[in-house]
Amino acid sequence: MTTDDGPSNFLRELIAADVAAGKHGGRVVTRFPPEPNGYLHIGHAKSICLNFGLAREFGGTCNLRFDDTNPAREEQEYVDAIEADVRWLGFDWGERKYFASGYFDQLYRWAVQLIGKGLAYVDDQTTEQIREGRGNFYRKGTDSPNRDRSVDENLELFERMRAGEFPDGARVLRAKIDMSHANLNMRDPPMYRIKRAHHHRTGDDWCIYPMYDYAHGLSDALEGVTHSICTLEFEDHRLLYDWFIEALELEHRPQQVEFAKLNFSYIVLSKRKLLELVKGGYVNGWDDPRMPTIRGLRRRGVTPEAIRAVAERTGASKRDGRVDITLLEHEIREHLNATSPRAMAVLDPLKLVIENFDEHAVEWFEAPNNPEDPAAGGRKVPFSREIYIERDDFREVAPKKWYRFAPGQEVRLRYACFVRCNEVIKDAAGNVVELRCTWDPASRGGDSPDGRKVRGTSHWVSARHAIAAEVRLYDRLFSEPDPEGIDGRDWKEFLDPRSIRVVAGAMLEPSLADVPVGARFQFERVGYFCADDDSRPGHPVFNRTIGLKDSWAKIEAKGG
RNA sequence: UCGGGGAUCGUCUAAUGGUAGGACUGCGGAUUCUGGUUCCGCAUAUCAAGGUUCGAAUCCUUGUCCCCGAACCA
Repeated sequence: MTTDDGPSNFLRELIAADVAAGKHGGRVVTRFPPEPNGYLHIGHAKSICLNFGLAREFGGTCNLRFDDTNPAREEQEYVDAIEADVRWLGFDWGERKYFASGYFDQLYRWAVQLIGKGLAYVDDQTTEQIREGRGNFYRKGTDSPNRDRSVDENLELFERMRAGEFPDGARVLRAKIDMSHANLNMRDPPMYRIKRAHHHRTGDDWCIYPMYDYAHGLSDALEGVTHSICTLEFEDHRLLYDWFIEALELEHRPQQVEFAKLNFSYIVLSKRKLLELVKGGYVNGWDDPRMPTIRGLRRRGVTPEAIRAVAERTGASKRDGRVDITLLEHEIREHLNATSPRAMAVLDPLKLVIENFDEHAVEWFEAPNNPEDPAAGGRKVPFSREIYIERDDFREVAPKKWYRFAPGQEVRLRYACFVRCNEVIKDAAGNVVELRCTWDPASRGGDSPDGRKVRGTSHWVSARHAIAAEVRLYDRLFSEPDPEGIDGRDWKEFLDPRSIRVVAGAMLEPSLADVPVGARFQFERVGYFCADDDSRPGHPVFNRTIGLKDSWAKIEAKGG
């Protein structure tokens, strides 16, 4: 089955079947449940697209719920950043912003209820003793000596835990399930721990906090979530997820469904490694344009449309894999090609003097803003006797199939005219410093009335009108597709120093002088660029989002 | 030695007993005032071995390989 929303996948089919069967009254409610302890990255984007996308597709709703049950690592700053990132991606949770911490009272009452049913108990053992008692994959666990405490004693102890009568870590509330269960999550998992830490929302109201396994499913139930979509590593937890809901005899039963998280070649996504990149100074912060964070991608110039397209194209399944980064790159180009205004910018300027062009004259040539989009209009670009062209567009000795500048070869200056290179000027060291050319005034506008063809077209900037700019050329952060998977080598060894190259003296056409931060352009024949936060009036800084495909580079690389 | 998942082109993903399809990548070619875009074409896959069936990626059996799990993290 294929729809406008993309190809079929097991989540879509499962939800469609539930809706068709009238489960939950045919309603669909999902949620995106980040822990506010870090910045969102492209892996989260996948989950966001899935949860919000599926809800929208089935006429349901998606909640934004912060899973803030561990005050030691969560902060308001992250809540704000996450909200901004989800919005930027194009999703809206309406009034449905929730916090697990908003359910602390209810969760506490339910815990008391479970104690009353003999399904939870307070354990005085140390962390080490509990770990020891849990056993391991091959050895069954053993019951805690506190396992058979009376309901009354448990009630009293739990109340005193809440009241702050015991030091941190002294006791935990445990679900009473089965210490010999093959699934370790079922061996009397902790529900509450004592932890005196200031919570970003509840302040110092609590000194006990619920664990993920206890809080998550019940929060889902409270919100009427129908499909609780999470990643594969929680498959083992589903049994526990269901157990709490069952034990409390809750009427609404959300269903946990797991999918394989999104990962890419040439990228690392683990929170720990991302943090290491930032803390270790390997990148310039969480919003470094080489980071796979939403903020990094945004600063790089990537569009939310491209990210959503990747999420859609990669579907959903239970096989863990690694998507080829070229798919992301393709979607970025795809969207930017359709939407970016064009401009001319010379990254590595080589002066070109048109000897038969009046020294004081200026011609203004009309250039379309986007050949892909006539509605984008056009602009005038100034042309004068001295211009800059890309140094790499000139070869003193033309290789085979070389259409660009070379002695005696005629080339088109885009939207301007034909010029022919007559002479190459070098400095004492033999470096080419200037090209002397003549133009054909009849080719004004870019075509010759006699119909003669030129194969090469180059971009250019009038020297007198050029704006100097800094351009940051970003590339893949790693030199290896799987930096984490190379035998016996640290992933940081594959950080690619060429992932950023700063060009100080780029020359831009004057229309680019004062462009708002975040504005995206295609620099013709070069790539897609985005005005960086560091731009100053009259002195823009541009980030390269992604280069244009370069088939000449391929020909040349093949030894042509 | 345990439990839970998963194996389809190089990569991601469809096909739910009836022609193994799509996308990205790669390689050709056409068009082009971006060696871009667009268009056309080519190449490449069912983990293995048995079995059931007129017919198997799909069902059965036996293997093999990969991922996750032993926080008072989420």
